[in-house]
Parts: sequence; C-alpha cells; structure tokens
Amino acid sequence: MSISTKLAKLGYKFTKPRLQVLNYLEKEKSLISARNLHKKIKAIDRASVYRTLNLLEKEHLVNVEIIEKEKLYCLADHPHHHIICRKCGYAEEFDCDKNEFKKFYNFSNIHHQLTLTGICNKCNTITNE
Amino acid sequence: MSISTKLAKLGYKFTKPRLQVLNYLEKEKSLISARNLHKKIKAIDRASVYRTLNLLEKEHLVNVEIIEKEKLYCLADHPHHHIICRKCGYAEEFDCDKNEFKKFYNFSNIHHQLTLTGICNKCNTITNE
DNA sequence: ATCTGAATTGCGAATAGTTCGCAATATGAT
DNA sequence: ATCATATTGCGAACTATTCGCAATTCAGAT
Ligand SMILES: [Mn+2]
Ligand SMILES: [Mn+2]
Ligand SMILES: [Zn+2]
Ligand SMILES: [Zn+2]
Repeated sequence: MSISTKLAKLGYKFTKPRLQVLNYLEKEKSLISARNLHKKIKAIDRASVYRTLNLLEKEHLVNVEIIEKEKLYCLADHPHHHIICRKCGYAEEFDCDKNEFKKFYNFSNIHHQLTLTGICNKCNTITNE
Repeated sequence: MSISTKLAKLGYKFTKPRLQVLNYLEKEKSLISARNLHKKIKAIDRASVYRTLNLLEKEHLVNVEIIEKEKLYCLADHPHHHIICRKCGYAEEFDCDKNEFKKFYNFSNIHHQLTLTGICNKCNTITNE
C-alpha cells in the first residue's frame, strides 16, 4: 500500500504540502532535516513541512534520528537505521532487528532510537593526508 | 581514577561549578537534563552548567540521550543505556555491548546512541484503570 | 604569600529548531 | 454547489542552548 493511500485510510486529507513532502521523501535516498526539506520545496511553508513530518512521525511512517538537536527523517518503508559521518553527513543504512528489544518486561509499547556516527573513509583520507 | 583526577589530567582547571556538577552527577541515579541540574545547583550559572556538561561530553565522561530535544546526562562510569517511560520519565539502565558496532568497516571512530522508550508498569496500570 | 597570565565564570543578549494562534483557504462528503 | 471542518501560511512565540565580553578565579612561578 502506498503511503498516500495509508494517509487517506487514517483519515487525513490529501493536500498539496503533504503530497510534496511525500514525493520528496520517496526520492531521497539519505536522511533529511525539516530545514533542508523546506529549502527543497520552497513552494510550501516551513510550518507545513514541520506539521507534515510530525504527522508522519506520529503514524510511524518515517524514521527519525537526531543529530546535533536536529531531527533527520527518512521513510520507514523497512526497519533500518543509519550510520552517519560526523564530518560530511554521508549516511549508510543498516538493517534493524526489532526483536532485540523484546526483553524489557517492565515496559510496554517499546520504541527504540539507534544512531551510529563515525568518520567515513573519504573524510578519514582527507584528514590524514 | 576519580573523574576530578581525570579532569585535572586533561588540563582543565578544578573550579567550583565543575565540582558541583560532578558531585551532583555522582549522586544522581537516573538521567538528568541541564535545566534540571541547574535547578538543583542554584548557586552556579546556567551557562556554566551547559559548559561543564559539554566538556564532560567531549571527554566522554558522561553518556547523553536525547528525549524530546532535551539532552539527558549521566556519568559514563560503565557502558550502558536507558529505557525511559514516555509518560513519567522513569528510567532503567541496561548494559551495552560496544562490540556490536564493530562491523561498519566503512567508518572509523564509531560512536553510538541508543535510547529505548516505553510505558512503565506503573503508568500502564494508571492508564488502564 | 604574592604575582600574573590564562582559563573560566556570570550576565544578558542572541541563536536555532520548532511550535503556536489565527484568519484565510482547500478538501471531500453530501 | 454547498457546507463543515481540516489544513494552510504567516508572523510571533517558545525553548534549549550558545555567545560576547567584562569580571573573577585558578594554578604555576617567583
Ligand atoms: Mn533510510
Ligand atoms: Mn545511567
Ligand atoms: Zn564523511
Ligand atoms: Zn512511567
């Protein structure tokens, strides 16, 4: 089921801002912040970008990672996380095994947020030459 | 080696604000934010609390988790993470196996940030009664 | 113990990401 | 087409954090 269909099923109206944000996220292969998303979609307001991303987050349709207080988003089409270069922001995905976190009997409704950061090969080379 | 000794070794001055922050963190069994730390140590300035925590973070002497855009700190005396109740903020620790993240050959100097959130037993009971 | 230069502090102003209030507009059910 | 209401755009507001800078404190040398 496409994400826009999911949104409709959840009772949300299918508006131009939402369409544009979804379109962009579907193209984007990496992580993107609200701020950069807004730069890319100049036609819609900053607040609408934030509101749409919040909605997608609430419905678990995007993954969120926080780097330096800024939320970074990508579509949650499959369970995964990212490792992000602290120098240049380059990101790679890796799969996520949700079962890993089943062991916490004292809590229910467990969510998890895992972010790895490092220095990518390219930046490492630049630094050391 | 005590943390204050470590700080001295790293060339930092041993000041009243730093002492007070360290003292408080050593007592604290849970996670605490800069804001709440400042409430507890009224004698020192907000900016000094932030500056000390940043210093401790840079030197890897505290663990940091971000919940709703606020950084939460605890002493990094042993490798661990927390699972935090989304309703009341109650936190439990769990051990961390750093070797888990060695597999990312394309990155060096890997750091990781893992945060679990859930609803604790107590809050779960309250909600359903 | 005093001196001294550098590190650190406190203060208030500034910043950055995000949210809010509200009037105007777009949506989709009838 | 009409209508109720969900959503938008705009600017102002909010919150955690940082910054600039003068005043203070620290630690090492005398
Ligand atoms: Mn991704
Ligand atoms: Mn802890
Ligand atoms: Zn890089
Ligand atoms: Zn709770």
